[in-house]
Amino acid sequence: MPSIRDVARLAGVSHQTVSRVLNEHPSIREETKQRVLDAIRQLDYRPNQAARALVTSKLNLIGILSATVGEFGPTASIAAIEEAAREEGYSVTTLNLPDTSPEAIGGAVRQLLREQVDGIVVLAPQVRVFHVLRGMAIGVPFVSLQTASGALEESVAPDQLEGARMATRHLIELGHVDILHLSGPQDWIEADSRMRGYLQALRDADLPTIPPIRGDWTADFGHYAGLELARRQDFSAVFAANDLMAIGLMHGFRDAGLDVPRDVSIVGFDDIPVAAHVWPPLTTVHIDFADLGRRAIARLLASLRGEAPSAEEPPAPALVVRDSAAPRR
Amino acid sequence: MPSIRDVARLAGVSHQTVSRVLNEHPSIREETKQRVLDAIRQLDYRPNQAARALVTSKLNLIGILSATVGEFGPTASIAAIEEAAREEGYSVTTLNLPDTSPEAIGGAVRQLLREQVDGIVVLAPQVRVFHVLRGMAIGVPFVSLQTASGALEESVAPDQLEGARMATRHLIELGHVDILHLSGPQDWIEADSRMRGYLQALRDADLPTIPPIRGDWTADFGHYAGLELARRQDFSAVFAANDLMAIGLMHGFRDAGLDVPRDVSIVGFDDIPVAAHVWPPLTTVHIDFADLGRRAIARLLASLRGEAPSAEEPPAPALVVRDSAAPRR
DNA sequence: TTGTAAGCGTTATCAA
DNA sequence: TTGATAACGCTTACAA
Repeated sequence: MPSIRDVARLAGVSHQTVSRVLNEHPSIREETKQRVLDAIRQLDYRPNQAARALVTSKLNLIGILSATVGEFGPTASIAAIEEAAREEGYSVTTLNLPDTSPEAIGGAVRQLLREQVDGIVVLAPQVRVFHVLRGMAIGVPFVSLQTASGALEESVAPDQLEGARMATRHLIELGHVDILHLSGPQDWIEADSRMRGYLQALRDADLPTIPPIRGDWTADFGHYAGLELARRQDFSAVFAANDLMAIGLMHGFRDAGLDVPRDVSIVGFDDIPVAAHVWPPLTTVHIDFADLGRRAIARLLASLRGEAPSAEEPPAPALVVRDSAAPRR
Repeated sequence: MPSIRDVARLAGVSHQTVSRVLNEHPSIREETKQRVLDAIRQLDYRPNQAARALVTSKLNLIGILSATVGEFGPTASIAAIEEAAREEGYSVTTLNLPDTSPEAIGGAVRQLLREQVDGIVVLAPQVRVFHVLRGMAIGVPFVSLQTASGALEESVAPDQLEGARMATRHLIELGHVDILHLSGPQDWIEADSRMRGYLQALRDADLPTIPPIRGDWTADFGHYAGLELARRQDFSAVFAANDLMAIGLMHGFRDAGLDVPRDVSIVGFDDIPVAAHVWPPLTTVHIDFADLGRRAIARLLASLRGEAPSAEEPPAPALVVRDSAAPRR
């Protein structure tokens, strides 16, 4: 591995001059610069990041702390985060939390810190993760893709509550009165917002609220719930907290001999890529996960540079009307 | 940020002794060790990775080079890779290729090298990526999750060809004779293996082979293909190269008034989480993507340590029979 | 515009 | 079992 001194020797200058070329220092003679550049190319020299990081105490590294289980949304956001960060000259390291115990979270943050990250993006939608995070003196800026109630300052969450209201209102406008909610697991921020949106919409319409069913985000659970729910016929519509559960739910209803949307209307949330193609095509709420990721990076880099975060609005959710919800008969 | 010298001062030893404790050097008095450990805890000292990397010229960093578009399979593998690598004390940096031009690939590898990765895991299933990789003197070990024909030595690919044969054979055993293949895009290794498996199964059964249709992995394309195919009624079964296209295909057929599996049988590939819940439940080929990722890391670390790679078999694909394929009427 | 010297925080080497 | 000293490859200051 050639070092900066090898380049200097070949170009006939001091290693300091090479450093200046590398860092685009203004005062350097064009000809010298070219000589150095040539030498760099000739030796296939690459600056040693470790040495650079040692002296500047900056690695230009962003850590992603994720506690999601490989679902579509977070994955799409992570890809966007990674791309946006690299565009700005940062590299990215990802750390998936195997579980969300306080110890695991603390350990993960410490690990990221040990790796000298300059900032952290958190995709850890469990409320308890936020408690732990808030209790830690992290020492580097961080941004979250979710908002806990009474939130941390830095987050770029979309308005999930509003999305859930839109979904529920859609069912109300179709004439449904007895609307169930299949929610996400306790302790999940998203599950909570979506449930609150549902409850709000019902209250606004002076409709009875029925205690939500706690699911676990999986299609398997949706299927199970569909089978169970088919027995009680006290509802005509369900708002599922995500598409996977909605699809499982349709499966369960189908197995029980119920037709969607003739007998039951369903609305999902997320707009995953298959949503438009399942039978019946799923009415759902679209979230722009990639955009979310990009905003997170913009926000993080702003605070890394000491700029004020732009007061941009988070991306708005949008209702996508397909065929799984129909007027009440 | 406390340094090793601060710890040394507090513990009343030399910084070298602290270093020994850190690196679990055998000859150190237990009592001294405890004093140092206490000091470390007291100061919340964390070793500076950059300094360590500078002197050892090892960062314990693994790079993931990915050129996939956020599909289920690669994503699951990446999560597993990340976890396995961290367990072994390596951190992980991910780099998504925006496009697969030779320049982009070369740039990405150089970028990873500049970040001082000790090894690279490649999830870049396009044939051309392999050409570029092979032409580069990379200088660090790397492992691929795909096998190009006439392959690179290091890969942990599952036997996709065999999976495709199983899928096709299943249709043949159901009595189908005119079996179509909806393949993945040209230049994709997976697309190629799956297509070859399909062709082989047909040949083995002395059945006519029909030129495959080139898709792009998306459900949208599957939908379009279903609409088009519905016009020509010269087949009774389709083997789709992935589940997303299979689901889109079912949608297209449905729109055209064809019933699956009554009029057409369909088999997919991947076994994505919704496969069991769509209508009709999708017969498909299951691949253990997480296992694949873990093997990739095992392999990479073995060559990093100079060990011989274990001659383990790649994970075997498994046919999952559900309802989208039925006996030919 | 260029060069020289010092130091970043760690590990490796040698000596005690 | 411990300590002193010299790197590692770079950037920052200061001097020429």
